[in-house]
Amino acid sequence: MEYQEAKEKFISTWGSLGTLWGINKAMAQIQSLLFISTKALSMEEIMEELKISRGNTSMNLRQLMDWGIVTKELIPGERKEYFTTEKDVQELARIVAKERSRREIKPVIKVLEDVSSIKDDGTAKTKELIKQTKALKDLTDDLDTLMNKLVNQKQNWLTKSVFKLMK
Amino acid sequence: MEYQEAKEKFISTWGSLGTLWGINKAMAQIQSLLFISTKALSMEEIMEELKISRGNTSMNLRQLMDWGIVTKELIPGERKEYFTTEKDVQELARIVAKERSRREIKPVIKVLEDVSSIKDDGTAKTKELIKQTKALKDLTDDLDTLMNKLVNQKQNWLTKSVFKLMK
DNA sequence: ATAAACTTTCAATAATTACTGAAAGTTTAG
DNA sequence: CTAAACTTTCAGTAATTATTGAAAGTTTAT
Repeated sequence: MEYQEAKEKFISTWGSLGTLWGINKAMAQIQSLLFISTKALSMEEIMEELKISRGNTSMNLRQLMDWGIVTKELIPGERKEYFTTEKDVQELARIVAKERSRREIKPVIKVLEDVSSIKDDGTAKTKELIKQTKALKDLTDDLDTLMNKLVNQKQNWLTKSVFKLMK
Repeated sequence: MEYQEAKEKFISTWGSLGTLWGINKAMAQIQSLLFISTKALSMEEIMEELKISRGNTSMNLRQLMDWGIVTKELIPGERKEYFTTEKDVQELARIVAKERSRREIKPVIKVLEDVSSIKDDGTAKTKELIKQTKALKDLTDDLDTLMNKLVNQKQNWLTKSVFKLMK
């Protein structure tokens, strides 16, 4: 496999995996491209490489910046804006985990709390609803906490004691 | 909040969260409904409760059964088929984690392996591609392993030592 | 102030994904 | 074997989501 083929394979695979970490295809592809680039890229260059429109590029770059994954880099003497992504995978994982927790998991926990705290009217179906949503709330809470803790360990968290403990 | 409202809120919230754990809305809603039901439900009952068509119900029940989350329950003397879901949240999490690992994460790891093992031709861009995809591969591998290990602890894994260690 | 260089916005459109419903298929009772 | 009771399939359609491209907006150089 040559460079070009490998590059395309990486961008398309990582792009289609976008859903798994909660972002859309174009967004994931732009990030992938920047992730393996040796220098900051302009909007033109991104459009050209990924064959997507100016509008699409602009909108998705903006979203990536909202997530805190991509940053603008101003090159002295250049009028154009250049973009780079966070290059450290652990830091990237930290950002993604934090954002997903905030945007998706926390709101769900709130709903589960509300639902599981309705008045117990003594009927079996109410009891079941309370019991099951409570269990789900506890699990979601625990997973969210664990995820945030794991990912907040700045250095080598996965290879450290927690991970080794479980081998 | 009364039972009916709480129930609807739970089903719609958990349903829209479907993407987060990698299944579609109808699938998630059917599972939610079964999850808080005190008894096995027939296709009719599911269609009626969720206001979805027979075809949709059938297709999504099948998918839930493929995932191993829902099972058919034959009630003696009844012609209809009845459905129940796994009621234990930990077991549910175990199934979901295992399936997503198999369906999505493992194939990605394979691609990352292929891409990161292309021949180093000495150019900076090839070196960068190799370095970055390797890092991503290692991270994905570690997360996948961790997830599977966590989730394979049948009893109370989250509240046990690993979790406490990190508080 | 003005014009060139560049970015953003957003209505229109395309692509994708989900859903319906009726026909075909299957199973069971008699 | 036949009919009733039930489930599955799938072509057509609807709903949702992503993308385009051109007009409007912004910034900078002169």
